[in-house]
Amino acid sequence: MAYEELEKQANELREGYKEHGTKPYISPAVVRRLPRYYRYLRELLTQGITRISSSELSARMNVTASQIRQDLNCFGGFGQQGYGYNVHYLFTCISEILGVGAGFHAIIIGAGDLGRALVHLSMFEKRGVDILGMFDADPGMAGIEIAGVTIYPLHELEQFCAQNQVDIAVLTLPKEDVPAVAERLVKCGVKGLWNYMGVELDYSRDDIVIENVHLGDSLMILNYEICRKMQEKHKAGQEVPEDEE
Amino acid sequence: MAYEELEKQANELREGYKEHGTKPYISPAVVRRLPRYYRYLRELLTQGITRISSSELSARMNVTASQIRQDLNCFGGFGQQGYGYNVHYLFTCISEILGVGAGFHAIIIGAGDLGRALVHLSMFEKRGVDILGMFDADPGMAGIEIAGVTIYPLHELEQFCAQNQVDIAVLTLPKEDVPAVAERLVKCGVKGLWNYMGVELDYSRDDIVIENVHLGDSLMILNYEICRKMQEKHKAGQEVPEDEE
DNA sequence: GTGTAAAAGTCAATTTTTTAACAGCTGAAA
DNA sequence: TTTCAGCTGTTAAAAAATTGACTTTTACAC
Repeated sequence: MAYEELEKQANELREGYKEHGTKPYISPAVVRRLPRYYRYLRELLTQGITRISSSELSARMNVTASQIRQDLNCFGGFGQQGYGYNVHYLFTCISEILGVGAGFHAIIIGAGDLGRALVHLSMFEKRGVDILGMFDADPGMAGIEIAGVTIYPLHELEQFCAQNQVDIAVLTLPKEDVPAVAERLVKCGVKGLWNYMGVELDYSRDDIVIENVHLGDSLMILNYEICRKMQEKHKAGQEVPEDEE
Repeated sequence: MAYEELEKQANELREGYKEHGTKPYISPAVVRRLPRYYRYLRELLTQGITRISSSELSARMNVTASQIRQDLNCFGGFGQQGYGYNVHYLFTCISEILGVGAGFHAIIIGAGDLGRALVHLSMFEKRGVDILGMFDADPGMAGIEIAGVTIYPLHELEQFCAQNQVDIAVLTLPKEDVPAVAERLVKCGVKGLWNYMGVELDYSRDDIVIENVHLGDSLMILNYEICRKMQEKHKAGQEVPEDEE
């Protein structure tokens, strides 16, 4: 059927990208949206939906169909005119773009509540990231297992990294210790830091990728939006209905 | 001195806004950046820096000075030509815009690791949000105190909200329970939901403000960036230095 | 006082992002 | 087999965001 042909074609295209190393440029705006597509497609799959049009997806995701078509077209023909998008195929492609299949290994630094919470959320496994262990400065915690993940003492970090391929480190340790540990991690050859501690780690470094999670920022935006809505309502309530001039 | 005059003037301006309800429109791009300004200004304050120019701030924040001036100018003259910005004053203004002084009250639904982690992070108090309590479906947890916050059984939610002004609810309870609880919260008159559970709550509702925190999305973007950097390096390594034609 | 360097404010140009329109496929029904 | 409705890919237009250049104001040194 035509769909299989499409798949083959697209695979060739992707192979081509790899060969020439000319992965198409993806604008930041699109990159930021990709995880959301990923989530929705996964949801569609669990619902057993195998095919979807941009307009239906747009209704579900509350964005314009035009944007979806534009976004997905960055990579080249995932869809098929007159048919729509094959959910499974699209999901696979986006997964690959996002590196779900890369099989990265992660460690969590800091076995406090936050670290523990992150282990429990099925976040990592869902995204193909394997957690190798947790580390904590408190040696008393060493040996404890949380959700199947063992806690190691922090001083064993270098040794551990030498024996295991560690790609990502999740930073949930006290703020003041972050910079020093980050430095150690870079030396160990860790490729990315996922930083929860609000410390603004130096961008612009060439040897490490940093993703800062600023939960507080999110709270402030919620705050702001609530204020705004309250004002709107207040204003609307005050407003005199001006039917006549 | 001229600065005091500026402050007075700006205060009048803000009063004016309030009176006429014509708070200036702030573009989404700027709103997203405001919490970051907030953080940097707070940091400057703790360092005892009382005055800063757009160019110096731009160097610290790694953005263009032009953007800073443009952003801050949305609200009208926070700075002073030839002088720069008064850190304390600017911080106060941005705090107010973000609703730090609004004195919102919050509750946390779900006393699992995540809920506990959030209580411990000094996030709320730093932003002027007061946590009144935590709720958990497990009645066995009722009465326990975490960081000075008491856990209540979930069935007391309505009663509690009737007796206390609750503005914000933080959702850290199991995914499947989120929609039902959200509905109850809206009925209780809660104004904003801070949702951690990846469930995509219906936007576009008029009766509630929703801020979704998608930690998984952040992880995927980290993943993606690592992949990209690896590819770049790989490519750079392969590249033949073409000095001669 | 006065001149000057420094800085915000402002406007215009540029770039990026989003939206709209439409041409051309495709699958399915008649 | 042919037609047609539905859908993507594509292009162009519009809107939004960012950057750069210029104007005006101010503090400060002399």
